[in-house]
Amino acid sequence: MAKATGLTHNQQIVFDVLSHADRPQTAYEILGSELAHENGLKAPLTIYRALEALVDKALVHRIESLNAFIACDHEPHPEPAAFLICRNCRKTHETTMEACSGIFQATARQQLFTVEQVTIEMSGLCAECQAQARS
Amino acid sequence: MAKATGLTHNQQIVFDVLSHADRPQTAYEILGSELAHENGLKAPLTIYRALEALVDKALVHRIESLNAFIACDHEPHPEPAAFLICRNCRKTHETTMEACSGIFQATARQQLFTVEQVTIEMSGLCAECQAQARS
DNA sequence: ATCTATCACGTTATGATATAACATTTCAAA
DNA sequence: TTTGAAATGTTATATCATAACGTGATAGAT
Ligand SMILES: [Zn+2]
Ligand SMILES: [Zn+2]
Ligand SMILES: [Zn+2]
Ligand SMILES: [Zn+2]
Repeated sequence: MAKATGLTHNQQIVFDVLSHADRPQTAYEILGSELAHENGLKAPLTIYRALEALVDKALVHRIESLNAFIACDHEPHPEPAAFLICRNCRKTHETTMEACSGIFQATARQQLFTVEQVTIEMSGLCAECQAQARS
Repeated sequence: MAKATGLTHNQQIVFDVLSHADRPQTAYEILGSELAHENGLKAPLTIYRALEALVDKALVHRIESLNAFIACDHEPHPEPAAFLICRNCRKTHETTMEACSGIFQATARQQLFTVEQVTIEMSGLCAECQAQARS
């Protein structure tokens, strides 16, 4: 759970909620959390604004295929992350994809496309849920 | 624009709409299209059901970061596709990512994770929109 | 031929995700 | 102290997606 500085009050609350969660949280799940409620965050827009700022600061990643958000596992990083997302328990593992950066860049360059943002998400079953399925 | 067989009436309509579109379409954009309207498709669920079947058949891909759908550029393929998505005009280029498959598999294997679905989306500016921005 | 299981489809309602518009507060730089 | 930018509050609304339940077409079994 990374520490963060220079956050506003609302951003800090939202970041704390995500940092303590063991899987990605939707904006409305964050809104419904005890921590958010205790601190007076009670409108969706409040959450979305904080999330936008946190994503800009690269402290939080948006998981597109879940419409949810997860605190970054590492120090804030510009390079693309990849996520292994369990479709059963939603637990999500973050990893970097440096090995693919060159391939992505080459692909984009071929199309004269300027990449600003890369999303890599792999959905499937985590080890625990596979074991559970077998039992 | 690929041809498709074994589609139901609704699926064929939705597929035709996507095939003629020059960029990904949301379910509600499809719903609002002339072709859909002419053919009596008038409820969101009708569109979503057809889309689900088309995605299952791999004739259509879902673009997670747009909540939209695009007809597959190629013959139906099981291997993951990657998309270059212009944030300005939304035009989207599909390409395959065979070069990354090994890396993805290795990453998953390390976590004992079974991958079922891979999403690769790159957002940025297409060549046309870059030129336009400069002028 | 008709029964029955299955699948696609229709219809209505509702749930879930996200943003627009505008007012107010905060707070630090000038 | 003024004042301007950023953050926040509040209300309303837009956008995306599915639940629940009923109907009609199709096809194999009897
Ligand atoms: Zn990260
Ligand atoms: Zn799991
Ligand atoms: Zn494809
Ligand atoms: Zn463009």
